[in-house]
This record gives sequence, structure tokens and C-alpha cells, in this order.
Amino acid sequence: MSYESEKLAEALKAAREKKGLSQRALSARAGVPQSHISKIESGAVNLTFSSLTAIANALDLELALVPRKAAPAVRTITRSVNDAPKATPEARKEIARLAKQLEHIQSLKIDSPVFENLQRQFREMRQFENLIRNTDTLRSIREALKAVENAGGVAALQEASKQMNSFRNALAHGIADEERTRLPRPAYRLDGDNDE
Amino acid sequence: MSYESEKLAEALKAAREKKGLSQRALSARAGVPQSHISKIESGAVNLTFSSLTAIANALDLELALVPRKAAPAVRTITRSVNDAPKATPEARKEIARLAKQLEHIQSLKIDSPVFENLQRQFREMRQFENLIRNTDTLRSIREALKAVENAGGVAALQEASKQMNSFRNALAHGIADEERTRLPRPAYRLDGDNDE
DNA sequence: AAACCCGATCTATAAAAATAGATCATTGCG
DNA sequence: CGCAATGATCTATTTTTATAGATCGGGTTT
Repeated sequence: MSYESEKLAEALKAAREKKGLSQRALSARAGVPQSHISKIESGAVNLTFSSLTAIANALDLELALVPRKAAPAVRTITRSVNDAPKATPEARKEIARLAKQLEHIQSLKIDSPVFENLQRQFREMRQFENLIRNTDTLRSIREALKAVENAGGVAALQEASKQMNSFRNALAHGIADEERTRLPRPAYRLDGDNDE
Repeated sequence: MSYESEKLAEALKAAREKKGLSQRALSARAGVPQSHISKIESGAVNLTFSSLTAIANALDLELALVPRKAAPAVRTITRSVNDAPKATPEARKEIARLAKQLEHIQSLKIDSPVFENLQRQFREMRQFENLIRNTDTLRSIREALKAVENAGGVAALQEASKQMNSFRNALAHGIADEERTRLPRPAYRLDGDNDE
């Protein structure tokens, strides 16, 4: 296999893992069999354009043909986007557990507005999962959710929701801090109003 | 055939014609039969990655997988290269001065990691030199660098590096910003039709 | 007219991708 | 331990690409 296709295989695999998708999950999104994704990621096939775009699309990637002259600039831009801090494996794992727990509760058909709210908070919290440095709160939330099934009922859901909300807020607040230090204000503005 | 592959076909054909190559000439360069290139350009075929890279290579194009978030900026930089817009004479002049200044500092054999970092930032910044509209920051950086020789030392280097980094980021961000407000439609994109 | 180059279109064949589906060993969790 | 999910690996079948090569009509040049 060529150097190019090895790099492609690695890039696709890395992108998939970064999004926390399994091969089967990606398979469902992209409409490509899991067995084929496995082959692609191992560099065993010379995939077609349609497969490539289907998978790239499912991974929120775009395929671009860039002039060689522009390639370095493109790499710089891409890296600046990719270099956002990465979620720790522990955080990812804990979030996966939580997601599973929520699925389970959903299957119980509780149908409470409190639960819907909790799910929304969970989704919002996940947007900041890269910033999670400590999984204690997540574990605590999961503990609270266990009680839903046993005895807690709606009260347990409310406790979990409360914790989820403050956790999400804490993360969101943390972002602003980090942004400020990671991208220092230019001493001299280029021209008028830029972003933010 | 899909929308994406039609776009790809058009992009490849346009790139070939822009370079003034016939299908047979490209065929010789890329090692792909002319008949196949004809089929590809007419969108009659779902080409494989190896064919795609062979042809793209022969056309001085590079295939890039870019995060959707970075795609607008990539389109802009691509177009800015294709349309061959030139940096303003002032920007070019100021960059030349800066380069000279850096060379001079290099000759002083300071050998600090801060300086190496600065040089890298300078190279990355230059990739966006076509977008510079205001040279104030560049002049400010040069001022900071003058202090290196006199009294500033590494502290001056750090100040320059900090400014250089912000400037580069501002340029890269400015790209996306401009795209978002001025050009709702992409110049070309290979994978299109998604919902969202 | 004759000689060329262009891109599109055919034939025919070999090689490989894509697909559906089952299976397997490993790992983590209850 | 039992159960579920993971990625890799098979089988078998269908579809498609990739290739070499000839050919065609349309232009252009000599």
C-alpha cells in the first residue's frame, strides 16, 4: 500500500476515535458495512471516492483538493482547529457509561420532563467533554441515576439533573478562561471588529 | 452519479485545463489511460483513491481531509491562491524587513528555543501574507526585535513571539470570518448535500 | 488534402471493491 | 460467571474499476 493511503487510513481512524465512534456506529452513520471499515482502516483496500466521501461526511470532514502551493497554509489551519485539547480516556469512558445509563433509563419509559431536561443537559455538557479534567462529578451523577431504578424515582432524576447542570456550567465557565490564555489578544488589531 | 463526484469531475477537469494539459498529456504524467481520464471527467466512474491521488499529483494538487469547521477557511485560502491575489507592496516590504531582521538575529547565534519558535511562527504567518491589510503589527514586532540586540535579550524575543502568534491567529481567523459573512456559497466543495 | 491532436466511445479482460452476513477472540461491566 | 460491545477476519456473490487498445468525428495546422 502506498504512503498516501496509509496516511488516509490513519487519518480516518484517528478522526473516528476522536469522535468516540465505534466502527459499527460509524458504519450506521455512513451506510458502509463495519467489515469494510475495518478493511479500510487497516489499509487493506483502495477505497473508492463514494466510500471515502460517505465516511468523511459521517465524520464531519470535508474532502478538498488544494493547490500544492496552498497546502502548508491548509495544514496550519487544520492543525489550529485540531489542536484543541483532547478529552482524556477516563473522561470518555465515564461519559460513555453515563450515556449507556441514560439509554437504559429511557428504556424504562419514565417519560418525565425532568428526564428530558437531563438528556438535554447531558448533550450540552458533552460539547465540553474535552475540558473535563476530573471525572468525580460524572461518577456522582451516575450514582444518583442508579437510584432511579431502585427507589429514587423522579427525586433521583432531579438530583442528577442538578449536578449535571452545575457541571456543565463549570465547564462552560472554564472554556472562557482557557480561551483567554490560549489565544492572547493581539497587541495591535488588524482592523475593526474581528471575532468575539 | 452523486453530486460530490460531479463536483470532483469538474474540479479535476478545470485544474487540468488551467494547466493547459490535454487528457493524453495528463495521462502520460499520471500513468492513467486517456480513456479512463475521459470517463472520470465525464463523471461516469467512481474512481479509487489511488487514481485520484495519481491524477491530483500530476496536477500539483493535494488531497486534504479538513474538519468541517475549518473548511471555509480552507476554501478561502485555496481561492486566494487560485486567483493569484498579490500581497500589497507594503506588506511584502515589511515582511522582507522582518526576514532580514530575523536573519541578522540568527547570525548572533543566540540559539534559544524561543527564537526557533519565533521563526516557525514567522513561516506560518507568511502563508497568509496575501491577506495582510495592515502592517502595524509587523512593524511592532520588528521594533520588539530591535531590542534583542540592545538590551532586551530573550524577553524581547518572547514579546515578539507572542505578537507573531496572535497575528498569525488573527489572519487565520480572519479567513473564516470573511468567509462566513461575505461568501455564503463555497467556490467548490467536494462533499455537499448534507442536511444539518 | 493530408497529417495531427483533441476528447469521447467502444471492446475485452483482469483485478479489485463493495456488500451481506456470520464468526471469533478480547475486553469491560454487572 | 454471563452478557454485551469491540475490531478483525472469514465466505460468497455482485458490481465496478482499471487497463490496453482501437476507433470515431471534429478541429487545426501544414
